[in-house]
Amino acid sequence: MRVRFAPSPTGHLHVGNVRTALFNWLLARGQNGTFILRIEDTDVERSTQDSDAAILEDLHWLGLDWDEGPEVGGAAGPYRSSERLSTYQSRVSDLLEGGLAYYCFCAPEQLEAERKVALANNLPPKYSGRCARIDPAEAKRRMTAGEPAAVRFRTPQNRDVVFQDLVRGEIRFHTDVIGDQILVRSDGHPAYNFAVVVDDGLMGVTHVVRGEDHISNTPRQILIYEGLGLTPPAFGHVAMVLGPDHTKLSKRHGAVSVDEFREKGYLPEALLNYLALLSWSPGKDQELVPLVEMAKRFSLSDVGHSASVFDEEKLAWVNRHYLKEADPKRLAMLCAPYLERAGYINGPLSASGAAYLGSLVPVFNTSVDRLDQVPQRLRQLFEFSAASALDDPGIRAEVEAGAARQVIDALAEALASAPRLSDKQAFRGVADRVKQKTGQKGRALFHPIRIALTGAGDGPELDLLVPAIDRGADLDAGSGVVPVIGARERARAFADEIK
RNA sequence: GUCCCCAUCGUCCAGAGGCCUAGGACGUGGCCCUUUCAAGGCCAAAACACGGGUUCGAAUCCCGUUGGGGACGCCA
Repeated sequence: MRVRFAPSPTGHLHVGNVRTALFNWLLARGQNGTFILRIEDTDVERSTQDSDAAILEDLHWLGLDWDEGPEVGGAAGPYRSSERLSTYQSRVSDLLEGGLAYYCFCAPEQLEAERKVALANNLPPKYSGRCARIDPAEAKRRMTAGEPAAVRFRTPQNRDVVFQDLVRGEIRFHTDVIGDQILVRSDGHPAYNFAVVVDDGLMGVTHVVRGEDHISNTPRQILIYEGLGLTPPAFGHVAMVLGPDHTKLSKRHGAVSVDEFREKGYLPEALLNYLALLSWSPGKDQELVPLVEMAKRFSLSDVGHSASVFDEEKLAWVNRHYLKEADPKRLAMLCAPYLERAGYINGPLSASGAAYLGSLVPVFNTSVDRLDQVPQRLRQLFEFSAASALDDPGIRAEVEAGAARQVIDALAEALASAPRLSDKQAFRGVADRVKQKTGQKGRALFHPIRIALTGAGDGPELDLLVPAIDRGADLDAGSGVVPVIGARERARAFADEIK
């Protein structure tokens, strides 16, 4: 089995395309097949090097590795259509010589006008065939005279083109609805339907799995395969990915490209796992399944036929799952850029700085959807001001109610003589002393402590947060992490502020 | 307009004639847990588009209607 993913480098990789790439990858990995990456840069106007590079980078990030294609090479290369021009040329001259294709001299403006008229008259807009009857010798003469010409395929009339779609079953088209398609544009570049057939055919692709929007291209391509004397591969068309309003997912729906999801702090394994759940299911009541396991279970015949709506909330849920499972060292490194942007990291991380970040993972990894929310969740670590906390009327009121002041005073006192609270036990010990001294317990004890130590009424668990504060306060100057004010200093400042 | 595809909770999937009083997940609501916000646990509300067939029996098969989507380019 040889499958391929053939994006055109005209923008960022869209999640809909990623889903298609994933299905191809799953198929290849599950059946010991070959996954080919081919860059379809036939449109010189719109293709860019940047997009080309971005697509490769996105696929690397996702971990969808290819067996043949750019960077890795392969026997069927080259793997960019811009490098295969001579192949297309020789194939098109075969077609021209066999009378299966002809030169077309129609001006684009004229064709455009004709199409509008057809549409306005409720007729299928298809090429009139005006140039189909020009004598080949005459055409050659006009060509050599310098007249610009495209090459069109002579579509056989009055027959059906039938194929067995791997996901949908038999699909049938009548050739009357298919006009004579452009094979080569007047600028010499191949048109998509031609390039794709030549490439898939010559690369020995056995299964073409692509989006539903290509269904109507399939009979056109099958006709070209026949003209070229090549055996068509099997085709499978997967349904579209839609936005919440049930139209094709696009930028106006928010984030749609891989780089945007990476930027927001989704893990690649989460994005892929979520995408696999669109139009497919790994099995009885299971949704969170590792990729390798999915590959074992994946089958095109199990893929659904109807379009699905992309739901970022569910993606977030999948992401939370993988955030809990991820290695802390990896997460620490992944969230560093976000912390840096927030100003919580101000230089290269030393070993102790990196270790500190790693120790912070349990503080946020069960309570955050994405990595870009980490700085917000950790802000109490790096931002503390008793004075500005007390500007908040709610905080002020809480501090002045009941025995809060006594608790805070006792806390400041207990902390003054205590060493840094490097773990949960140490913090509990101090809390116990405050409890003995004030007779407060439960919320009446812990809420004032939380306020005095964090400046806020809510936030991460104190058992985790307080030791994190004091470990941060112990960090040396060159750690790369912004200085953290210790618990002792925080309690003192708060006690003084409310005197 | 023409051609093609599709149709189960708000959303994603399960269901391949009796196992369906339609199952799971996200989200939503409630309860529990809890020193806060989360997380976690439990419970609940929530769907077979409609109309005809076929059959002893249909969410499942057939036809039609309606609705949605896609394609119709010298874009891919």
